[in-house]
Amino acid sequence: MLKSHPCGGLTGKEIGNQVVLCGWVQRKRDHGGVTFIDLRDRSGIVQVVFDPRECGQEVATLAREVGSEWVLKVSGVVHRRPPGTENPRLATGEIEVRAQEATVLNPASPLPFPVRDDVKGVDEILRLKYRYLDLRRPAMRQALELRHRFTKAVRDFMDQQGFWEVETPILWKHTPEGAREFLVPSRLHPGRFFVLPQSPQIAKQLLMVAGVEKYFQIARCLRDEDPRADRQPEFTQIDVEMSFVTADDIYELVEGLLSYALKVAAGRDIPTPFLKMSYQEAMTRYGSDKPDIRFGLLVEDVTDILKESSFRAFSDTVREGGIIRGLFVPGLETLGRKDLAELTELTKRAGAKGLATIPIGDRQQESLVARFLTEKEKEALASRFGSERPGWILLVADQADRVEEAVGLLRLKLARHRKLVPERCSQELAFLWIVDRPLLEWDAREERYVPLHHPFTSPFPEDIPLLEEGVRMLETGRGEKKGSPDHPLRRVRAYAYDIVLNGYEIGGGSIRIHDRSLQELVFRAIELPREEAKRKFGFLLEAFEYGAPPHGGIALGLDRILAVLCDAEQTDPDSGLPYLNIREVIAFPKTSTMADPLTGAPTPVDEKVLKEQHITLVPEVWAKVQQEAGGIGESNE
RNA sequence: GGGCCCGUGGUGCAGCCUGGUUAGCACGUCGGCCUGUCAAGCCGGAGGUCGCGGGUUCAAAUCCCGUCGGGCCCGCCA
Repeated sequence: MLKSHPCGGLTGKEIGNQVVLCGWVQRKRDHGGVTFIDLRDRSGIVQVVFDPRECGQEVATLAREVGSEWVLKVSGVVHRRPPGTENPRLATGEIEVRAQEATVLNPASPLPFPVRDDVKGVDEILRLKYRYLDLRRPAMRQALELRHRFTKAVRDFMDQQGFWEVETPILWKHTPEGAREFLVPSRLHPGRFFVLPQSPQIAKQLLMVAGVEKYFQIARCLRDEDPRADRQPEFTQIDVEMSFVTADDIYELVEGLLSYALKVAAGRDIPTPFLKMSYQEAMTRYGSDKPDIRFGLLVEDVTDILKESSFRAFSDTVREGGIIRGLFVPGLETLGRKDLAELTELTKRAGAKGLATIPIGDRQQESLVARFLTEKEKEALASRFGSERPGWILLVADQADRVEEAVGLLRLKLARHRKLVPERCSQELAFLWIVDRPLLEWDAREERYVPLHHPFTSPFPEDIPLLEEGVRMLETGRGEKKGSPDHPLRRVRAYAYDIVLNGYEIGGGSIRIHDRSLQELVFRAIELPREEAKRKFGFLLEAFEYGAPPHGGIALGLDRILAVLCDAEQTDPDSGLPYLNIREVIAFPKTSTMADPLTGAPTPVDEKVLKEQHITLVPEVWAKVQQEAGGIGESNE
């Protein structure tokens, strides 16, 4: 090694010791005589003092000539800083290194943007183009380090629990259901394609049939869907599958895993077991299938109170099968006219017709709705929300799904507006299991029931009779109409679970079907003909015929967990809604248009390469590629 | 596929609504001064076809249309 110590690791213990440091120039303070250089490596920063009386004129001159991010090798002696010059903001602020010699290992060009955490708002595309500079910032370096420590802890824990990490193929088979997949043309099999796996789901189930019993993998998943702030075309899952288990075993394992990894990697103590909440309760009380339970602001249903209201928007909605739900915000002064307008805007975003704002206490005249309500109705509302103090009741009346979404969004925005959650999202970690989701949902466009999770998810054992009844109705055309909200198939619960952290879905899984007749029943429920099932999943179904053990598992979204831990939450300035930017915890992420500004990918390829892969571009695309070719060539030099 | 928002020296922002001197500020950068700073300080300089194209106008960073790039969202993500 060219260096003897890490910059950030020097302490008072090294005082008097000769050290050799290598690192980057964070900052230089040139006083004409003495020059200070903050030297940074991945461990941190230490102040190096170049005093011509100690290091000689030549070295002092060299120190004055360096610029930001130059790479230096410095040898010197560790000294306690003179009294009064300590820097409490620096971990190494008690000491400094008095340089004796210095070498420039490499100079650096002026920077395209400052490599500093305290400069906010640098254009993200610029940061991505120079990702190697951006990653030098302490915050980014810490994210990389945390990611390493976390995955290391995951591997240690899973190993202790008897799990084997097994790698699964990256070149996989296309399956038409689920996420759109990235295609990989097969050169040796013209006209055929591999796909990149959207997850190792089927492979891990095959490993269960193979008798591995306890499998895990820190697995890359690839999905060719439109990205979002918390979705990348490639992302990482902690993928787990176990044989001979119930859901309780999975809960216990995951709670143990997360509490261990958080303790070891981040020094965080989190209480276990995690809270469990039914999907039903999440939707009705929180307006979300991934509730943030760090704050209250619970949703109340007031349909019964207002169904006869003289305010037509209420009574008409209820008559048409809609519902009325809302929230209570204490304090009339907390929401001004502008706030109320913004909240109304937000409800419209959910497709709801509007937001009724009812003041409790005075200021009755300011509310259009309040004038239509009787004293009795207002009293009933106030008592429903348990509001003894003045405040605002915010109500949405519409069809159930829109109301749920709208009040869910209101809850999130209000929590930020009223500062009910800490500024930094890592400060409080609220884990939650969501259970008892429906197995199937009605797809109005396809006119059939589709799995909410995937077709191998087991129904809740008690609900199997319901599933049988539903399939009977479906196939005989008798009983409840297909698609009706009361259809038995909609009431079948899945033996599945989702895990939520601070309002973000960080994972999900299920107990799988290992019984062939049950599997066929589910295929009938989703109207997947036997032939088609065979074509799509034939190899898995065949595997299940050779002694498949009961099994189940889960996949945890590593990027999202780390994004919460790294405070990569931002607030959308337009809507006031929070979102997670997982790009902050990925070393080389893609933009939200699925491009990589650093390498320029995706790029066109030579015609020769296309030909080898038996690919011909459609004429319009070919023309466009030709036209752009010059520009792309230039920008990549 | 659709909606909303953003684009001004290397970086971050102001100016735009209400068109009108040399487009302003901070950081960085370059030169000079300075021996204890740590966002060092002081003095001086360079650096902008206001993303691009078109239109309206005597006059466009500013208004209008288009386009490109970016961000967030809806659809999509079993």
